[in-house]
Amino acid sequence: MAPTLKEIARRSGVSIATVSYVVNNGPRPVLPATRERVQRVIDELNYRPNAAARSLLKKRTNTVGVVFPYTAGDIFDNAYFSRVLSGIVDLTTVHHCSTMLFTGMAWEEAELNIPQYSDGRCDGIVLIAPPSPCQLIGELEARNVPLVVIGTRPAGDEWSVVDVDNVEAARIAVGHLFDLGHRRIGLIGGNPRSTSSPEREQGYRKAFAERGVPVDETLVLPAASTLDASEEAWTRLMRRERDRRPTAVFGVQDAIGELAIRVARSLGLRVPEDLSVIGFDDLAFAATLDPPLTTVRQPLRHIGAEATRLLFDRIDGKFTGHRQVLLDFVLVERASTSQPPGAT
Amino acid sequence: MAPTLKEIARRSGVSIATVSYVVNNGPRPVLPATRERVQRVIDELNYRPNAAARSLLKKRTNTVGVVFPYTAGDIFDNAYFSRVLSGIVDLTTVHHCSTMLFTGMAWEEAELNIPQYSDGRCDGIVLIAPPSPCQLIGELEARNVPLVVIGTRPAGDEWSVVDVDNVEAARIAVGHLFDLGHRRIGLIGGNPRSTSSPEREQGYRKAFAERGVPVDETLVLPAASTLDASEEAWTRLMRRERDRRPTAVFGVQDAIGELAIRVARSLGLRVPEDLSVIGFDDLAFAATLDPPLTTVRQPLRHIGAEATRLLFDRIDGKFTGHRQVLLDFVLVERASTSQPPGAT
DNA sequence: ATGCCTCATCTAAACGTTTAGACAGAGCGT
DNA sequence: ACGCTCTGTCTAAACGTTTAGATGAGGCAT
Repeated sequence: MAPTLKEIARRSGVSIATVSYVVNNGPRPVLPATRERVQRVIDELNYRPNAAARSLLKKRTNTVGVVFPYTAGDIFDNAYFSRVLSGIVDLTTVHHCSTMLFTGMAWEEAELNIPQYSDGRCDGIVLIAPPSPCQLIGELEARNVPLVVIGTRPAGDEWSVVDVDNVEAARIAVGHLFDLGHRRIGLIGGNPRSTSSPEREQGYRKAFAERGVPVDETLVLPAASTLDASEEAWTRLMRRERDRRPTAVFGVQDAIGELAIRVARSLGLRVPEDLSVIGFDDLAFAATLDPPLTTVRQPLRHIGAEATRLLFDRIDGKFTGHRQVLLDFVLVERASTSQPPGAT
Repeated sequence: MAPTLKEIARRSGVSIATVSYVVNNGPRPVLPATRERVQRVIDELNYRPNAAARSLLKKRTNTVGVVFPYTAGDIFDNAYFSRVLSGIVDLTTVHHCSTMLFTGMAWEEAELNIPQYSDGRCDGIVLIAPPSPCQLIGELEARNVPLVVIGTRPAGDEWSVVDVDNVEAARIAVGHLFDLGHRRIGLIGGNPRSTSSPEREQGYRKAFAERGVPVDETLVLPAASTLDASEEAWTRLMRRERDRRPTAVFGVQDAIGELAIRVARSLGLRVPEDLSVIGFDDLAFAATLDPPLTTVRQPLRHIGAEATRLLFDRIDGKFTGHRQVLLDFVLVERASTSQPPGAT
């Protein structure tokens, strides 16, 4: 159906090689007269070189794969994914490449689909926030598929990663609560399979340590498997009498900050007068909460773009092995934090 | 690097054809003993058939392209796109296909990139809400690329489309305002390059016509190129004295409904007591506006899924020519609408 | 005229699959 | 013993490109 090189060659009375030279502007010179004659036929038949044939030969597809499994609901309700993807698309477009989406399944299923990722359909893969440990990473690395991971850092140097420094960001966030005068600062963990949650807890502890204040372990709620479980545990904590309950809380994700606000409200407490709340990520909804949530802004779009840049460098052989890139975060102060109750 | 059929064949002492039969479970039988011997080598070397070579031969890539150009900012801030895409991904995943994203550029640029869409990289294309007229559609149809358009209906039968019945939906929405007792009902148009905006205006007029009420043309604001322009025009209208200004308004998109609420507020008017507002789309933010916006819900995710189903049918040759699918909408009543002021 | 270089073009192999057709051996009825 | 059908496997062509090497025609210095 679609015209091929051969057809163009036949119609313009040259060999397919010459047509190829015209199409690609090289690598050999073509006589202007010939070029024009061939080009006319190309235009006439609306010829486009076939992508599959090309990549078969060049071993390059000009396609970047993005893997972000999810279990249920609208993927793109997940603002984290959306913004990161946005950054990825920006950069692939700049490189005249396309973006291939592998999503719409759970991680377990994604791991079964490894063939898809490593059958030469893509030149490389960006993996968004995989759980840790993640079999998929190992398999891709083993098959030597160029890979950059976002948001999940290895213990050592097992893969390339782009992320913010979660420990440091959490340290700053909790430090900010200290600076406001808080001492009974709680922590609510997030997804137990992510690496960022424990990293943020580590930053929380660091903030205490550098001030010589011991952590009150009863105020630290570990990562729970569901938000509901966290909500229940936190509610119990907030039911303590006034001088024993936390005056501030660090939720390791914005959704957890929102949860803390909701709990406070349901107990008749005011935010920030009775409880200061700080979140993490600065997704779009954080600014529209009531009160607007103080949070750590991750440059998500930039993270996506940077991961893609790294991936292209890896694909182009500009480096081998692994690289780790940590991007800057910003503490965004909004109305959900203030001095603790009873401060002058 | 990666092992090939040939390598597997060599190592297991059979021909590449036999290996192929093993890999694909057919189309010819293989002796169990042979099969097992070959399979062992395959597993050992972690062999995966090369996608490019396969699609070169089969003329099938198992990939669906999604085109949604945008001009600036985060694409995925666009909730419309996000939800539709979500539906598309759902269905391609079910079909064991992947989704290729063509976005991150403006329409003008997208039209220049036609090669990308029609060089056999994808088996078909879903085009999301293109402007009308749209050169890209013509080119793709001319090159016989399977195509389904979302949200932009042709005058006749020039392309396949999935959408809601905008005329009918608008008629119901405006009819609802009539039923509440409103008569001075304004309309604010949307993007002038979309087909849905004029369709919704048509439904607005139909609601008037079937009640024998003439449309007050001074209350109809045509589609403007910027939201600011609409805002200004609408503000002028709302500055009229009480018994001449509209008591209700139909904004052809949620963002326009939001605008109407904002204008009312800035003029010291209450919604819905002084002005009822109705929007269109029911994007996520509509429910969280103050007051929550009454609007027409489009089943966006379903639209995406349905378009993809149609595309697969077209690709599989289950039909030729074009099809039009109109999906059901729902009028979602929230707090932004009520009886007009002065009603008993 | 000869040899040599350059330039434009052509020929043909290669990329990694799928699959139609050829082929050989086994089983079976006569 | 012969021919026939099956069955399992092999050979080789084809898909549509890119590109290294061969070829041949001029131009130029000798």
